[in-house]
Amino acid sequence: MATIKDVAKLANVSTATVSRVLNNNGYVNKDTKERVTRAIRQLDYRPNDIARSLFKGKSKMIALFVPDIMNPFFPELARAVEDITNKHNYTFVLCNTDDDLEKEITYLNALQQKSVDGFIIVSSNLKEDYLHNMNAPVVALDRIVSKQLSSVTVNNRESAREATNYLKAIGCKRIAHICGPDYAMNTLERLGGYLDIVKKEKWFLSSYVVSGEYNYEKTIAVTKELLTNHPEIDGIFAANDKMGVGVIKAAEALGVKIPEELAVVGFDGIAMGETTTPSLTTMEQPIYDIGAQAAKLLLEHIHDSNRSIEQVNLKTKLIERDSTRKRR
Amino acid sequence: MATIKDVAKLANVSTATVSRVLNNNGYVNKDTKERVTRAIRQLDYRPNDIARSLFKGKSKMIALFVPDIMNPFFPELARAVEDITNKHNYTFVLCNTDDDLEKEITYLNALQQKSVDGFIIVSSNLKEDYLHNMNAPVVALDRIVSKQLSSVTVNNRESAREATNYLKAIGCKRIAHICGPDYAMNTLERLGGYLDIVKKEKWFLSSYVVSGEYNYEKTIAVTKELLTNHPEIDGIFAANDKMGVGVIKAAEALGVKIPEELAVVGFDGIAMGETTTPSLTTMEQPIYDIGAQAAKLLLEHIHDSNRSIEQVNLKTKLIERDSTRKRR
DNA sequence: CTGAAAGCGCTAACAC
DNA sequence: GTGTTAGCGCTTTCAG
Repeated sequence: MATIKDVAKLANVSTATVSRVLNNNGYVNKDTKERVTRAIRQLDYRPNDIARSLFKGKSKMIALFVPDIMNPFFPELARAVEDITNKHNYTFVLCNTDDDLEKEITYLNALQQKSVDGFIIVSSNLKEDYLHNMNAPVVALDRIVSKQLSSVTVNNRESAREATNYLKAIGCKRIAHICGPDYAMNTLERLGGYLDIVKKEKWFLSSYVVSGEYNYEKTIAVTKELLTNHPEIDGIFAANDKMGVGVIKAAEALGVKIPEELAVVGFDGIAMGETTTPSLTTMEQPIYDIGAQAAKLLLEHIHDSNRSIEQVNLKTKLIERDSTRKRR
Repeated sequence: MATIKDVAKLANVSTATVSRVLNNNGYVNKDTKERVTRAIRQLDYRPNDIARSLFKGKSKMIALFVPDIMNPFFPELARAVEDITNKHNYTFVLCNTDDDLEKEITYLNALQQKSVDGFIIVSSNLKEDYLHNMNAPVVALDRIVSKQLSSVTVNNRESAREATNYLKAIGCKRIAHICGPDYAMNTLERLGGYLDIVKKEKWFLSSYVVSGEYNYEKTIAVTKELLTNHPEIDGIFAANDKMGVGVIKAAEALGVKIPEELAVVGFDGIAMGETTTPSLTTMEQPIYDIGAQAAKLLLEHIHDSNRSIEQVNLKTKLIERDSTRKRR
C-alpha cells in the first residue's frame, strides 16, 4: 500500500501539498495539483483512514445497538440506518445486545475506544446515567425515555388506543390484550393505551391481560389458556406482530375461527403478518423511517455538537387485513 | 480522555512501562506494575484503539457483505458472525450490497482504507479477479465458487435432489420447480439437482421450471400462471422459502388444496415457513452454523496467513411440515 | 503557493 | 527492569 510519502516523492512535492490536494483545501498551484493527482493515480494511492482518524479523533463510524437482529423488527431498522450512514460515508457497526446491560456497557466501552462517532440505541436497560458522560452523541429508539437524549419513537399509547377502539368499532364485545415483557417501555405504553379504552367497561377483567413476553411459543401457550378460560373473548390486541401471529396459531389449534369468532390486531407491521392465513391486521410502524430519521438526527449531532435535543414522534398506521376485515 | 502519557506521569514511569503492563508483555517489577495499575484505574484510562491500529496496521474489525439484511435468510447469518466476531474482540461491520457490483467494490475499497482485517462475502458478482489482490483475507458464502478462496456452503445440488425425490416418494406425479434469478450460483445448483431427478421422466416438460426470482410477489404471479396452465402439477419444489410461501399463497388464491392437491417444499428453513397455514416443508440450511464456521475460518486466516484454503460443505436437513405431511 | 516540523496515542526495538 | 526514541500515516500550524 502506497503512502502519502510515496506520492509526495513521486510528485516531487511535500506531503503537506499532497494532503492539500487530497482534502481540497488550502491553495495549491494548478500544475502541481495536476502532478500530484497523476502520482496518486499512478500509485493507486488511497489515504489510510486509521491515520486520519488518529489525527482527527473521529472514526467516521456509527453503531446501532439492537437486542437481536433475528427479531424481525430490526432488519428493516438496520437497513435504514445503514443506508443513511453509508450515504454519508460512515461505516456501520451492528451490535446485538440481547437486552443485556453488561453486554451493552462492554460494547459502549469497546466502541468508544475505537472512537466511534455516535450511537443509535434500542435498549431497555441503558438509562441516562450510563449515557450521560459519553463523548459521542446518542440517539435513543423505541424504548428509552429521557429529556437529555434525542430520540425517535412512535406514539405507542395512542396507537394502542386506536387499535383497541378499532376492535370495538368492528363489533368486538370482550377484548383481551397480550402484552410484552414488563421491562420494556414500549410494551407498557401499549398496555396503557389498551387500558385507557377498556378499564371502564363493565366487562373488563384484569385476567384479560396476559404476557406473551414478545415470544412466539410463549404467546401460543398463554393464548390457548386465555381462550379456554375465557371463551367469551372475541377480540385480541397483541402488543407486537410476532405475538399476533402466535394468537392466530393458537386460535387455529383451538378451532376458533378468525375473524368470525375472534378478531386479532397486532403491532409493528413486519412482513410475517402478511403471510399468515388469515393475514394479520396490524398497527404498522414506519420502521424504515424511524431508522432513517434516527440516523439523520445522529449525524446532525455528530456534525454540530450544539444541535438541540429533539424528540421525534412518528405516526403508526392501521393496516386492515383478514384477521379482522371480513368481520366488517 | 486520559492518554498513556497521563498514566505514565501519574505513576512516575515511562509510557513504555505503561504499555508493558497494558499488554502484559516484557518484564515489569511487581511494585511498579501495581503503581501503574492504580494510575490506570484512577484516571479511568482506556487505550485508544485507533492509535493501536495505526501502529499495528490492523483494526480488529471484520465485515460481512450481504445483499440485503431485510431478506430473512441473512439476519441469522449476521447474528452468527457477530457472535463469533464479538467473542474474539473484533468489531462487526455490516454492509448491504443489493447484489450490486459497484456498491460492493466501493465497500471493499472503503473498508480496506479502514484496515478492516477480513471479509465474509455473500455475492453473485464478486469474482476472483476483484478478490485476488486484496490484503485482507476473504471467506465466501453461499454463492461464490473459487478454488482460491475459503468458503462455507451447503450442497445445493444434492439437497435439491433430495427434496425432489421426497416429493416423488410421497406420491407426486408431476413436479414443478420455482427457481431463483439466473445470476445466483446457488439457485442454478438447485435447479440442477431438480433436473437430475426429473429430466428423464416421460412427463417432464421444460415449462415446469419457472423463475420466481427470489421474489415473493413475482412468485405468486408465476405460480398462479403455472398452476392454471398445468393443473396436473401436484408437487412444487421452490428454490427458497420466500418463494415457497408465495406458492402456498398462490395455491390458496386458486383454491388448490395443500397438501392434498399440491405438495410444496421450500429451501432455507427461515422462520416464516413455520407460521404459514399450512406450514412449509423445507430443506433447512444450518444458517447459524454457516455464519459461525465462516467467521471462525476467517479469524484463522487473519491470525495465520498461511492457513490453507478450505471449502467447508455443510448438510441440509429435510423438515417435514404440513405442506406435505398430511399426504403421507 | 509550498515545505518543515510537530503531533495525534501507542508500541517495540534498543540501550542502560 | 525501565527509559529513550523512532516511527505507524496523516493533517495542520507556522514560516517563508
